[in-house]
This record gives sequence, structure tokens and C-alpha cells, in this order.
Amino acid sequence: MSTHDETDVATRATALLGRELHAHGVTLRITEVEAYGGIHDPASHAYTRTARSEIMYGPPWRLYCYRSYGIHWCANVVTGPTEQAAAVLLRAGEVVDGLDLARSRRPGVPDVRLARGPGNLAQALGITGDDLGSELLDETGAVHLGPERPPVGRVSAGPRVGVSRAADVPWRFWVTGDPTVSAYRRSPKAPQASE
DNA sequence: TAGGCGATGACCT
DNA sequence: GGTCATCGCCTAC
Repeated sequence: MSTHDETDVATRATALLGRELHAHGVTLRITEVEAYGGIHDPASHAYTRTARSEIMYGPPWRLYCYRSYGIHWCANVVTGPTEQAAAVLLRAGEVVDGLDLARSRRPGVPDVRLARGPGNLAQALGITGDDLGSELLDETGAVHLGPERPPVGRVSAGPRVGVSRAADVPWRFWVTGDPTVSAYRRSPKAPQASE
């Protein structure tokens, strides 16, 4: 993959930070994302083209949902470019509207942790496989993005959480110092970091 | 068709 | 800090 492609993927991912996501009565301000480069990224589901990853080969700005470890749902934004099948995993955010609804979906959890971690984020927003393929720029849809926002002031970058391949690629981005960001945990299967 | 594994989270010490 | 539940996908027979 060319350097230009890598920059592109990172730019599209960081552009989602600070942007709002509306889903099933809850509004979330995105504070943490991970970029997945698609066909050239060994850590991406699109690295092998299957029925599950097919949606990433389609038009951008659609929702890619997948089930992780059998129990949790994770939400991704297909960012394109289409031929690259790139997507961005939404890892954490701050609930800014529909707080009571989010709390009812995550009983007993402090507000700051309502949408911390990709599985928890999807749960707080009520996102499941039924939302697969949602048009995220369609304001009438049950799941959609808010308008573009100016870039967030301070953004940190680091390796992606829990991936066993390409574990040292710094494609996790978060709003520096934000309390809703999840903790980093390296995959137990990932090779030793080469420092 | 069967076996292994994972872009996780919760609970334990 | 560490361990483990849990099941849909993917790959190899």
C-alpha cells in the first residue's frame, strides 16, 4: 500500500473524532476510533473478501456491524475509497443526548463508561446486526451521522487494541485526555513489539 | 461438515 | 494484574 493510501485512511478516521452519531434515540460524540485499511491491511476483515466483509467493498458511509466473540456487536463506518474497502471501528464516545435511554441499556454502569469499548458503544446505542448497511448520511435513518465538524484540537495515536496482525500499526486515534476513551490492551496472540 | 479462533467484556485475585 | 465465557465466521478437510 502506498504512503498516500495510509495517510488517507488515517485522515478519514480522525475526521470522525468529535462528530456526532445518532442511533435509536441516543446521540453520541465520538471520542475514539480505529482505522482498518481494507484489502491491504492484515488486521481488517476486508483483507479476505467474504460474505461478512462484502459491505466494505460497497459505497462509503454505510454501517458495518459484526458480532464479536459471539456476544458483542461492534459498529464500523465504511469510509472508502470503495476499491480499498477501508472502514473505521467506533471504539468509544460520550453520550450527549438520550442519556436515560443509554443508561437503561447499560444498567448500573457509570455515565463515563456507557459507551467505552466497541461492544459497549453498540449496546448503549442499541445497534445490532439489524442496522447493517444503514446509510449514515441519511438524516431520516435510525442510525446516522451528524454534520461534519472542525478537527478536534488534540488527537493521540497508538496501536490498535486486541489485533493479532499488524499489531504495531498506530491506527487507533482518540481525543487526548478524554475520560470516555477505553484502555489499551494488546492481543495475547500478537508478536512481541519491535522497538 | 467439523474444528479453531477472535477488531470483547466482565469478573476474579 | 489475570482468566474465562460464548458463538458466529472462516478455513480445512
